Amino acid sequence: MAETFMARILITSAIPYINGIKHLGNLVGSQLPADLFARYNRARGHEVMFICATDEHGTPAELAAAKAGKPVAEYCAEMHAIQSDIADRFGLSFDHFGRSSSDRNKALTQHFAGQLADNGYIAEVAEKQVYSNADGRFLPDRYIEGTCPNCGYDKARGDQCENCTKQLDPTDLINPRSAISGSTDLEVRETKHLFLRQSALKDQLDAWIDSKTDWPVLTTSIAKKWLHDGDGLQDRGITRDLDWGVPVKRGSEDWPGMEGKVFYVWFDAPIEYIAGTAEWADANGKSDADWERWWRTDKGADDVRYVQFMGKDNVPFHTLSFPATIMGSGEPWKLVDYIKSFNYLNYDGGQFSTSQGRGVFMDQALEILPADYWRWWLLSHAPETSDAEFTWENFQAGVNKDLADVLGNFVSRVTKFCRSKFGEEVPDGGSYGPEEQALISDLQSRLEAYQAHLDAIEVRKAAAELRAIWVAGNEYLQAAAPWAAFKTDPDRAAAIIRLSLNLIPVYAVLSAPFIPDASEKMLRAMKAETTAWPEQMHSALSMLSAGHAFEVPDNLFTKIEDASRMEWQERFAGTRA
RNA sequence: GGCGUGGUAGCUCAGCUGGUUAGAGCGCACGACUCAUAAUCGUGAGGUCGAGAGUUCAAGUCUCUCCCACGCCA
Repeated sequence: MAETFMARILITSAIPYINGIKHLGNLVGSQLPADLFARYNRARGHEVMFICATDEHGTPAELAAAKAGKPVAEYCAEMHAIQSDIADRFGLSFDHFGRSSSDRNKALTQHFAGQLADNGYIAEVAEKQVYSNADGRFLPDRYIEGTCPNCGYDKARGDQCENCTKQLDPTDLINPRSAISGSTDLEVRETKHLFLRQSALKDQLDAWIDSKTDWPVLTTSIAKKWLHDGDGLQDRGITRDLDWGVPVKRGSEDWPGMEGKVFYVWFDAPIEYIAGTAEWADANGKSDADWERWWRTDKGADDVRYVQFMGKDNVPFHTLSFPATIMGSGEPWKLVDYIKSFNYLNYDGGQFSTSQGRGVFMDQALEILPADYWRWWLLSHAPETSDAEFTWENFQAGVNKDLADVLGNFVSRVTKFCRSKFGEEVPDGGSYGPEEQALISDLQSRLEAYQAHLDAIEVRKAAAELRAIWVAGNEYLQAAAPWAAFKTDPDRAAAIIRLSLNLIPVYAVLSAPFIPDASEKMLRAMKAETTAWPEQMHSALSMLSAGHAFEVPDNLFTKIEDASRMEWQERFAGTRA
């Protein structure tokens, strides 16, 4: 064993909204790279806590439930089960996939609000808002329509007229009506809301962001912009007049004047990272101390490295709002150490669109190909530095070349050659010479580069290095040419094949964070006893000794035919069925 | 309109604090090999690094202006 330093790593992925199945752009922007990082760190022997959840509160969930003709709680429970199942089939190895509607999150959200209020970071603001008697609810700006007083456009929204772009106040509208029911039975009522005084924490946040010199520019530039743009960081409302959400309470106490209100979804959603860890403890018969050691720096979390994954649209909440909640609480909660943010993945020249059903959604992806194919392509093309582009041609080429030709075919040619010349066991005879030493040394340096990229969460670079590691096997085999050696010097061929067979379990372990299912098949075929990470190539490549039995596996990957590609291209171009 | 991020070979992308003939993979051409999923390996042809100006002994890499794409905000 080399170094045995064991770190503790807390990983969270931005939590997907509950209404509906996410598309591949959502997947590659948070959950998938988070899973890569979690799997890699577990493989290196670190202690990992990987948490995700569904984000269930807010108006869209209510509307989606209404559309489905179900009570919102029932709708959310069903959708959570569906999303959980799909995540599982994609190999997303969450330690827990929680729900922001959990009791744990309710209690924690109320707790944070109480702490913030005690510390003076909550302001109560009275505002006038439009109330719809027919709908029995307040109408947020965009749920009111009417005639624009400026240009006469009759479908102006409460916040802005789309026709003349003039900003409006809902009370400016002529003949206002509810966008939900169309009712004109509206009245202006005074209502009170809570605001998180982010502006009071601005300097603290600014200094904190400044201290994060190793963060991606995408992350810090967005944070800086919100901190300094215009009048600087603004206070934000954290409550809404809705039914579905965390009831507003000050800790466990009622909050006078806030009866019937709930916390706004952006306030309670990130708290679910903590609550989700508590849910993990509950689900696994653990104690509070077991989850608190990940989150409370006074209870063991001071040596935890906390890494968040998210798309760029989520950066403001994670660099400012959620940290403001943590800082303002005055309690020793763990702040994020590193934020890995992603740009968007575009689909065939346009955007993935949930509303238009454009692109490939997670369930559809698994209908047509195994998870590994998607995982590999998406991760090796992750939109790290700029928006990236999914095209079916690129996808087909990447999968066929990298997975089928380079990796899959390597396993195939080595195992089949061995079976035909030596039988299905690792052959004896010969010894490793200069060519073998050169390969081992090359792989050792590539291994170190691969690890460095994964440690730095450089996803695409890690994928490229992994691919180079696969290619090294083919290069070696081509140069060593055991099929030629076998005719004149069978012992030499045996040595070459012995090393080549040993490459397979090493490839399996190194590739597992990207393509866990194929890795599993490789290990099973080779009947490998250990799945330990190959810290040293020299020893890792002699794990399978002469006489070790194996089986020739079925082809690991099937190539994508042109006909299939064109069929899918057609199928996913338009509207989701 | 303001802000942000990009604009590097046909395609997808690397290029840190400026320094020899600008890199990788795919695709393409040619060659080698024949164990393997018509797979693999090698060689090569492709770029005035969005445009223009400036700083410098030296700029893809810094400054300014402009153009384009995408995104956010208003």
